[in-house]
Amino acid sequence: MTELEKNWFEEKEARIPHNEVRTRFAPSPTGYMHIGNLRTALYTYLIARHAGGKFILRIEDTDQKRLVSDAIAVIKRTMDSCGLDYDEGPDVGGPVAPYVQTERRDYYKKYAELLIEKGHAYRCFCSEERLASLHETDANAKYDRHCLSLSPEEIQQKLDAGEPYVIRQLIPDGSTTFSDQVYGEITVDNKEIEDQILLKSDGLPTYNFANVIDDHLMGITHVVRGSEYLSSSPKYNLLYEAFGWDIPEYVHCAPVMYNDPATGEVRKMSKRCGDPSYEDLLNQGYLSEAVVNYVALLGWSPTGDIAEQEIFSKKELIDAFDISAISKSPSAFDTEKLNHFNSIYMKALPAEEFCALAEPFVHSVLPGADVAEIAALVQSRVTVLTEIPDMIRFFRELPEYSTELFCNKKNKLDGVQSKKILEDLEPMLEALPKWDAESIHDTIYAYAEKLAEAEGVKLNKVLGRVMWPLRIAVSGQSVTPGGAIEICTILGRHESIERINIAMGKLA
RNA sequence: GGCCCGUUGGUCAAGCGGUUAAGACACCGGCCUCUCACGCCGGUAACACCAGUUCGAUUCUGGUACGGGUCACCA
Repeated sequence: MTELEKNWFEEKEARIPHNEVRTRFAPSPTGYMHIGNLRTALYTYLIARHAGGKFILRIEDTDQKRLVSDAIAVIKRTMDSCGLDYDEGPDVGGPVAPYVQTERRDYYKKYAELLIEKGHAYRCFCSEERLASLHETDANAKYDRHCLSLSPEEIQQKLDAGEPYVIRQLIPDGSTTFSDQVYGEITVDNKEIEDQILLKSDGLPTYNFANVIDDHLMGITHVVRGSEYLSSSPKYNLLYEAFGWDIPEYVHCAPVMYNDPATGEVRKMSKRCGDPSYEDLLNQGYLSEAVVNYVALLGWSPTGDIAEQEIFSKKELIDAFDISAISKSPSAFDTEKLNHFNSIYMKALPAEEFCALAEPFVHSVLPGADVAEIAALVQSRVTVLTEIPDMIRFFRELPEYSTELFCNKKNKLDGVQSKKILEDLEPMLEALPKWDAESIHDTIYAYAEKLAEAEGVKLNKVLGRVMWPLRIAVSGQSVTPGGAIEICTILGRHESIERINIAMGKLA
């Protein structure tokens, strides 16, 4: 190693921050946030924030075939939207920049070569055809170390001839034990591990290698990732040991399954099966906070005196989050339960805020409507914003309906009685000097009271019998946001009376 | 197939050797109510199986079954 090279390594090492918890979210730039990714990102974030440490965004774009052009912007937007603010990253910089792997390509090459010098890696000139033929004879075959026996002269000769090569990790004999914060200690026989490729023939690192280099150089203390990486963790340890570096804490998270409401099938959540992504959920009318809250509880649960709490603000999540309470077993994303969380968040929204969110949905059906008025009716009954249009469509247009709706056994109603009530009500309403909720209310109650008196029963015994036919007449459906009075108020006198007349006609 | 991991009601899950085995969603009743909803009250429902350790296993150990992951010049 030349003096110059030595200085280069020393400078990189000197930049590594110590004495703080540092975690990183390291997505591939596909521009798409799986629910599993979101959860990993969230846990990674919470670990850092809980410890008062740093949360870092790193872009893993070493796979040239899958590059997406404005991926960083997409990822940044998603992180923003989820409330996952990061301290260091591609656009904000930081002490261990750059934060994009393709901008660090010379790092990996230098460290791979350092590993060769240390005797823990070697160049491999085998063609892809040769490797493929190895697998043809035995599908489970590991690399046969064909190039390990190359003499220095042979290697130099091939290098001079410009032959492409990869750099492979030399896995030692014995066994490797690693420790995971979620799964505990796991030991594997090194015979199970292949001399994996560290540096590809295009000069870029493989994921496993880039991760170790970057995590070390960025001072990452907790490596949080999906449990699909559990099997490759021994390789990581071997790499850290080969360099003589400290091994970070591992936090592996079990996958998120999907409970398909259509088929009842439970499978790993995936885009290919059409399972919703974070953005899909937002488009379906879910609130970001509700999704984040729900996802946090998918594989983690609070302990101690808040063990029964389910609604958490981001701040509360940060305070409560504890690695040891992460679950080992996969959990299923359940849309029903998310609905429950979402409706809680909907109800908790300040009226103005809910109005603002509901506006496009209200106006899509009722262009000129008073959003506040409609929103007030809808807020407590909506689980997802996108159901608003169907809920309020009857205001614009009286739906086709059957006179069956006028029959209601709880209120002892049939068509004949309903018709009678509407006939009584119609002239009173039409004659009202002022059309507002109060006047309508008073008129109807006065009528109901008279009825009750005539029958010698309490008011509430007849109230339902009066309200039911009116509500059906003005809405044309059995389930409505709001009661008869509220609906009449919004519809206005003309439309209300007309609908009552239509109903009487139907009942004739 | 080899290796690794997991398994408490339909779902999310608490539990960390002795419990009437929490709680939440969904579901079913009831109350409230100008409908539905909200809210409130109540109910149905679980430790995969078999051995072992132990005075005692949901909890510890081993095996079986089932499920997941991994075995790429993808991450």
